[in-house]
Amino acid sequence: MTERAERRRRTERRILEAARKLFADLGFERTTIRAVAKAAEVDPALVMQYFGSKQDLFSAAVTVAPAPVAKGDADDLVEQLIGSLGLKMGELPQSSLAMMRSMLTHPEAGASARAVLSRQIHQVGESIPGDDARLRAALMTTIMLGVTVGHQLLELDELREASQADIARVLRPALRAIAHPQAG
Amino acid sequence: MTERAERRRRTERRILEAARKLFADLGFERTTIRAVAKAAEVDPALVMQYFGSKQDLFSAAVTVAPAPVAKGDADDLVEQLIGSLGLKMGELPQSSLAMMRSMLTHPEAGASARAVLSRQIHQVGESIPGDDARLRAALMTTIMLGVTVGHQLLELDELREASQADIARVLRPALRAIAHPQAG
DNA sequence: AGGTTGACTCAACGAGCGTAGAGCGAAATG
DNA sequence: CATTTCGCTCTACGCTCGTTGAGTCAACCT
Repeated sequence: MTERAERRRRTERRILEAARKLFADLGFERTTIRAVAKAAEVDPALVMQYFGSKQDLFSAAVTVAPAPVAKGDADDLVEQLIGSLGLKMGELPQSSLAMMRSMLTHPEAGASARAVLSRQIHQVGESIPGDDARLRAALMTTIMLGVTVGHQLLELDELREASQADIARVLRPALRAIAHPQAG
Repeated sequence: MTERAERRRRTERRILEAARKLFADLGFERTTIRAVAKAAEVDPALVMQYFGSKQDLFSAAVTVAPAPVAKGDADDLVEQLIGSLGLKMGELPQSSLAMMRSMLTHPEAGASARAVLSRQIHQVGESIPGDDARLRAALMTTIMLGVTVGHQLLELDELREASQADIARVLRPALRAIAHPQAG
């Protein structure tokens, strides 16, 4: 690779990282192209030149966490969901936080969030028994959403204080109660 | 009351209702004073004159749902939480939705949401046994948050399709599993 | 009836935003 | 070495926003 191409890639990556951090921290509206450019030590016009528009930059910076659900029984599924809380690595990728941060106020981020959640609901629904598996899957997914929002975005002290193991221990029976349709 | 004062109150109320709807639908950033004024059939300057600033209008339009937790045992608490989903009346008040819509992207709304949630966590924590009541209360509260966000703000089809009774039926055992510390 | 209050509008300012086009200077190419 | 390419910056346009101060007219007071 030529020096120019390499330099360009580095600059592009720097812009993307700055964009991800700002989008994740502030959301789409409060993040300005100028602030991204400043954080990446670059001229605002360059950001436009590389990514086309602010919206395109957002789309490039934000990636959806595929949240693959491997096959297994209902209890395996619960463990996967708990593991996907991202508490293990200390943090979810900035790109996912960026999408979540804006999902309530930016239309495209909202649509993206709905798509990701719907897919996860569908996958979870196929892994649990019962004729209302779809509703159960939706509730399990939104439960994970709520815990993630409270922990990562609202940064509630009561959750931040707790260890991953403690959260998993308390959450596990709740998710299992939903995953297993009660007898009767 | 004089005709002037009555007229003023009506106008002020019209502005507040328009503001609540727009804040609830679009969030703080995407809601403009001009749009609020137009919806209230009023000049934008009047909105400023009555409420001081956009931020003050937001503060006036958004009220926090006190979510009072009456005394009772853990199972009563679970029923209260489920009831507070606001699915019964068909919808939560616009003022609460407005705060939730902006809580991830607007600093003041975020602080407000944290305050409300912390208070609810504290109240819930006092109604359930166990030495980790605080964590359990936090998770019960964030679970309700997640379901509300998914249902009311993201408007997930999988939840919209379900009846309040179905959601309550599936959610109840999960909340009870957290409310009752498992033996051992 | 005349003067005062106050609800409300009009017009405009200043700031910050996303965005566009011309230009520069170093790397690539022959 | 001459020329082209291209990563990058500079400057500025046009727009929308929150916000302001002067002005208007009907309701109120005496």
